[in-house]
Amino acid sequence: MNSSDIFKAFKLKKTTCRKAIIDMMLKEQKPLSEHEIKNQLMNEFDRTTFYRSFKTLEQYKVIHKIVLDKQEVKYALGHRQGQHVHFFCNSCQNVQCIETTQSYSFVLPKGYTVDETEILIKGICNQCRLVAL
Amino acid sequence: MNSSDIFKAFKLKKTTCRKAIIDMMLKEQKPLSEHEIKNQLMNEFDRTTFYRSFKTLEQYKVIHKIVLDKQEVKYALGHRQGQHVHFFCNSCQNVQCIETTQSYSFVLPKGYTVDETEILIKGICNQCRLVAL
DNA sequence: GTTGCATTTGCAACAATGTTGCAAATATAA
DNA sequence: TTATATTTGCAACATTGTTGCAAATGCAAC
Repeated sequence: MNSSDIFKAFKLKKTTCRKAIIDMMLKEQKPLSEHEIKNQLMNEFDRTTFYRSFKTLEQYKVIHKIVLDKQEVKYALGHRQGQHVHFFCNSCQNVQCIETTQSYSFVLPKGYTVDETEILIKGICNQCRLVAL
Repeated sequence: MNSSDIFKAFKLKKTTCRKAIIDMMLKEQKPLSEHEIKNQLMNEFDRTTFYRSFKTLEQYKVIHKIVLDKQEVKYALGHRQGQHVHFFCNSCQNVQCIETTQSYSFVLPKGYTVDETEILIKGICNQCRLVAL
């Protein structure tokens, strides 16, 4: 999977700035914040260009948002589907999309209906736990 | 429950700006975003003062954050405890803290441990559902 | 009530962040 | 290679948030 495939799949022009964003996300293999990406690309591109490219990728759902605590928002490639579980490691601060076939249901007041569920779990990932031992 | 009780309980000075924030939250009886509160109080107080007062209330956990999608963050009085479920109504855009005795557990990869869970459910609240009928 | 003191407030100046219009550059399809 | 719609970079601007500091305020002790 490279950026060209993505641009074809979404029928988007492969511009240098968009490509730089996608490439960085493909390379890092973990959700990144807009800032993390922006700071890397600030030398290469104009602020305006970055904002516009990033917004486009979000609009077309090439990337999806993961909302964490403390104003921190990360982005991952692909689009969210159905019930989505994200894991935030309090130690390494990394975020993961947890794939699960499990479907969770919640107790709600009478008459409430559910469209979408977002679950954020904070804890310690296996790698950090092993390091701590 | 009035603002004076809150200031006593948290051993915070009852300043005019802090009081205005608390009073607004008590009156509205639903989580509000920092913007919603700020805009209301902009005429009355300096921007700086508002930011500082708001930050203090958050620091002392007089209010707690509810992170929604699209950069939208709301705040509710009181502090979050244990597993917390928030409900966002896609129709009226209001947020509620759902009180539940239920404890939910999630399937995670091997070795992962959980500290805290944040659950955001988006759907239609009972009131909006009834209106739609 | 008055006083004293730590805290908070408002202001000015500034820094950072994001937005808009527009001309030049670029991507893609013909 | 050309034509055309889209994207880019720039300048100017708007908004948002931060800092230092003097004046005002809250509150506790008297």
